[in-house]
Amino acid sequence: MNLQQLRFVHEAARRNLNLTETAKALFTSQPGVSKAILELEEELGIDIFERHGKRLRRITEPGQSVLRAIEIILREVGNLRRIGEEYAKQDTGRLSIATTHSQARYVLPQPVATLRQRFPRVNVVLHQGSPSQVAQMLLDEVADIGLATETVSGFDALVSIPWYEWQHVAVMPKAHPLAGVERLSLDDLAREPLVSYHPSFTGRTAIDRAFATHRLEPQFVLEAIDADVIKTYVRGGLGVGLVAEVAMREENPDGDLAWRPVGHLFGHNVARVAFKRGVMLRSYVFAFAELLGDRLSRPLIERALGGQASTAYEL
Amino acid sequence: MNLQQLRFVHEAARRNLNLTETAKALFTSQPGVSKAILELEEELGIDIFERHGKRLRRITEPGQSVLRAIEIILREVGNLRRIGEEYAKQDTGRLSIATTHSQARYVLPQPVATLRQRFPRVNVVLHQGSPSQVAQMLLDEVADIGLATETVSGFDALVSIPWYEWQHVAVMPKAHPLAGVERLSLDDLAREPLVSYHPSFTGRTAIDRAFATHRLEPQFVLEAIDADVIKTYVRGGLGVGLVAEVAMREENPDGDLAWRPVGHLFGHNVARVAFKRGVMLRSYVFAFAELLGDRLSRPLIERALGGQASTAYEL
DNA sequence: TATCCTTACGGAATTCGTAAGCATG
DNA sequence: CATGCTTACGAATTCCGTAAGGATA
Repeated sequence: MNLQQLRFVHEAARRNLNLTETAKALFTSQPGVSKAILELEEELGIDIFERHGKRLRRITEPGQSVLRAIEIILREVGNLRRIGEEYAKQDTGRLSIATTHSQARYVLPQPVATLRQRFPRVNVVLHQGSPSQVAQMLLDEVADIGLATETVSGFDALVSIPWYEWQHVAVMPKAHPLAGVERLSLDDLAREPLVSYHPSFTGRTAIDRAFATHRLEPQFVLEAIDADVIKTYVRGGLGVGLVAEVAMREENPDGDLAWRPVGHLFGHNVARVAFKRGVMLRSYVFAFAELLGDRLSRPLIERALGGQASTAYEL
Repeated sequence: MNLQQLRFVHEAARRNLNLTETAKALFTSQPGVSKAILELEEELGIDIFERHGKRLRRITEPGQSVLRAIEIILREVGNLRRIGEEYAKQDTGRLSIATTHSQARYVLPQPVATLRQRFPRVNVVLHQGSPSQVAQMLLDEVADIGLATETVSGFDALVSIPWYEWQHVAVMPKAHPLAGVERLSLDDLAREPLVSYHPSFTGRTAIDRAFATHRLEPQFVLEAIDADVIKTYVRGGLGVGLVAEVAMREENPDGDLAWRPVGHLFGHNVARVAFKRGVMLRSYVFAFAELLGDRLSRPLIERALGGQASTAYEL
């Protein structure tokens, strides 16, 4: 048994059992991958993959267990590398953040700038995506830290910690009739053409739920994945926008857009910070989390991550 | 990086940083071990061991972290092997039990016999030792299951589950004056020469504590690690024996020994079944646990072992 | 001086790539 | 017939053992 065999099996499982792709992804030859996997199966005495003729069809039952163990092993191999870097190249490295547009565009600039000042030798990589892509990037260990409002809870392998609470705001041109209404109602909004996030995104679920509960069928004339795009179309008169409040905070009050909070209609959302269980975090990841909010202290995160049941069950 | 390097580091840490011994234990050459470790350190960019001239003096701080990761990796490599055997050689294998004399001699014969009937191809290995040796055998993954009254709780890496409650009994020749006393007192016993377990053993702690609390200083004329030895000396008139009640259950009532329960003096003890966290258990280990007591069902054990904190921390 | 780690070096074993074979959809 | 896994084989690399060197207690 060797680590290479484990990497091959792991990658093959992630790549729909296609060994050709697996070989490419790991920069090696396809026959090498095939042989290595066969040898591991031989050594363990079981089939990890069920074969149909010369194709891999699916993962066997023992294969499932094998994959779980391999996942842990490779995670810890990654941790060994991280340990090396943490001590050998203190305050040098890469902070990989998976996040949605709202955070990347409106919330992160400040803390990222501060982090860069404190850790000039740490490069920051922003990965933007939908909440479920954020979760996937954490699971794949592509990102160290994930920031999003949905989906980051709901995976056993992930731990998520509440970060801040936010509500939606309705945005419209200052000349719009609704711009003068202090407290908007669901009916007000349902009558307007709406511009908001794509359903896979930040809090859109909450919006749909609210309308559905009141049996209203609003017309979404445009769905986008980011608030800048939405605001642009609102300016163009396409309709009333529904965006996260952070997207308006920096907006010039003398500008051309008016906005009203609508948390009373769609409820309040909780943005969360997420990590993958078992993956070692470099010290600057903790530092960055603290920059996101005082509450996100290192001990809190370690407690959340290190969850283990009590040692002894009592009678 | 390869698994061999990790094995060497792991073993070296367990063998007082002596690479010569490490090499012997792993059936390889000493220079090979040395080189492999140096190469791993080189690759990770850190020193795992602090060297003084040409000797390893101690484990560095990053080395501590490295060892934790290695421990997990090697544990899972062991699990991979176990998975292979579980599926390839169903109901064939080895059940390794670490236990104290009392259990091995008086409690286990029945369940072990039943297990052998149900799993004729599973060989049973009994490792006898003190409670702390039992714990160590679990930690070293020499034993799959540990049975003892003390010390098996108190290690983070171990999970222990209550098995049965027991009390001590005082044993004496039938002709002994105390044989007629229905309810013995601490004073009664403190006046007699006593024969009992060695301090490292089964429940002896409770005995010492009880006497100490009442400021009594009993005379232990003989300390042994097993009840058979103790009973033999009691027969020989050396003194009154204090043993676990299981040791007397099978004693012929028409024999030469009388005994009285003394739980009211020394309290009640709890024998526990213990496992090492993260180590996969073959199906027959669960079967054996159920033979030890109905309460020790597979789901209960899995719940105890699989302890993970909740995924999300709430505000 | 005995123990014990590191360096040096050569043979053995393993790994890994290319080329060819063959099954599936 | 295009895709994709397995087998075959040879070159390159890695592994691992013995022998020698040097430091500590």
